[in-house]
Amino acid sequence: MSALTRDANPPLTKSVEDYLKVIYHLSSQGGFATTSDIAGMLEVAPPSVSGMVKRLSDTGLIEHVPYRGVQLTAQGRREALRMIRRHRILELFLTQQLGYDWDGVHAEAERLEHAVSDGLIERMANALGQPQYDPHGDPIPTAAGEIEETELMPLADAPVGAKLELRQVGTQDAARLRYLADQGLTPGVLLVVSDRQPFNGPTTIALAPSGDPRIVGRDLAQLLWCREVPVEDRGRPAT
Amino acid sequence: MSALTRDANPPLTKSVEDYLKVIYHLSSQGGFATTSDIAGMLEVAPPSVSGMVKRLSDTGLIEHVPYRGVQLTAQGRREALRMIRRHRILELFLTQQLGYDWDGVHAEAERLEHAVSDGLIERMANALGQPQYDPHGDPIPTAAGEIEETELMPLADAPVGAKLELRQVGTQDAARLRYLADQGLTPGVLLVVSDRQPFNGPTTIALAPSGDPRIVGRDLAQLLWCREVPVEDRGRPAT
DNA sequence: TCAGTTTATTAGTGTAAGCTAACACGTCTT
DNA sequence: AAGACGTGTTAGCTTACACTAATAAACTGA
Repeated sequence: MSALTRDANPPLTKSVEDYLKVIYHLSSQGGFATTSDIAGMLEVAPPSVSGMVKRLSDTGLIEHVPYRGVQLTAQGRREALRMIRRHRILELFLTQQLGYDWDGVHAEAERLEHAVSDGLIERMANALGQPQYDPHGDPIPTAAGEIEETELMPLADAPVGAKLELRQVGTQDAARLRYLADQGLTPGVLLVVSDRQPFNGPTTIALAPSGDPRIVGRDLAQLLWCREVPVEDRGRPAT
Repeated sequence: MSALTRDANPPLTKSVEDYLKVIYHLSSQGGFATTSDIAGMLEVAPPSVSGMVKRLSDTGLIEHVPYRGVQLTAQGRREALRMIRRHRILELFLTQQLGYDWDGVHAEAERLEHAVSDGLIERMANALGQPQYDPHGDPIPTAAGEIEETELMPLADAPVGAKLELRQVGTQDAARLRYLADQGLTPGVLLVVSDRQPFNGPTTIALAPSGDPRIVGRDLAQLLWCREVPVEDRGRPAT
């Protein structure tokens, strides 16, 4: 050992932060994040993931079951949520204070989230009034590491006639986001599923209360996460 | 060679950006930046500098005369000024839009300057009204890479009776900056040198037109860069 | 001018993180 | 139950950038 005592809590590197974030996303609906899924999301080769997995489980951020996958430990989850908070606050700040479009913020936030201090994030959060959702409708974890768990369903799964509020848009793809914004499909809008044709085909929806109908392909409808409109909200203008 | 053609213009790394910045500062008043000065400013060991100097001159960003020092090439100077623009715009944005004190912005800007895109910097610059000076009074290079060269003298060198405008504060030390702000010694204030005692001793100045006298030690006075007040500005309120 | 000091460079090592090629494990199918 | 295939892991290499120890060049003072 070259140094007498190896640094007990070295600061997380940019790479580590990225790995924790994608492992969080991949393992959020249950189970394990697999090596190849991680590799796919980070656009690195699978052996690179194996190497990092070794380091992350050595430092206690993840739990690794060989040939099965990884899960975050409590500490890993804390760090992941911290990064997600940073990312989402940054996205909101860039759109609200600096005129970014919701399809352009992702890349910028992706780089900034590794460089900002916690203090700066909290200043931004204050300037934005301690917001709960980012521009895509995703919930922003609190500084304490709590995140809202909502029961949402993809528009693709909603029955004809359902009245829904669009809550989250599950993509960061700029072209798709631009298209959705054009169609008025942004978090908060009220929707009525008016038709679905032929079998498992495109979904026709109407913007409620009085908007024009839209036709959305099945793949897109899979990305539009909605909740049923609570009775007391029906027909009220957005506050 | 593993790749057929090695990437002709790889993006600058954070380290490279830092080296270019300090070489710019060290060589701005004439000559060469020496290995040990660079090492001192970056807080790395001299051999690390030798290694980096090799790489930087291989890629044409600096000119190296062994055992003498280095200078920026035109391209290196462009990159250095780009980083300085980023840094100073960030400092101004953080102080003006997010309530940072002028003694706290430096560290934050230091990390952010490597992560922001040029587009974000220009948005910030617009939000700030295309400013010319950062919170410490240092000129902000233009996006095209021009920087204002001003003739300033340290307060320490000013004769008794001189009427001066404080233009720049040549330190990033938080404690000193806090002290100066307390004393009302920020860029733009008008000063009159009222005394200097005994020989080469502390400088007594008065805040013009009617302020209280301040006593400033010689070391501090060395950091307060002033210009003589042009006649047409005398006594006019700051615009 | 020459020895001694200061400063710069070279040599060799370490760590983080990527890669390709080769090998191992699990699962799925017949 | 046995291959065959896909996915995961190991081995070994590369680049960027730091470090220490050893060496070389340049300066300086008697």
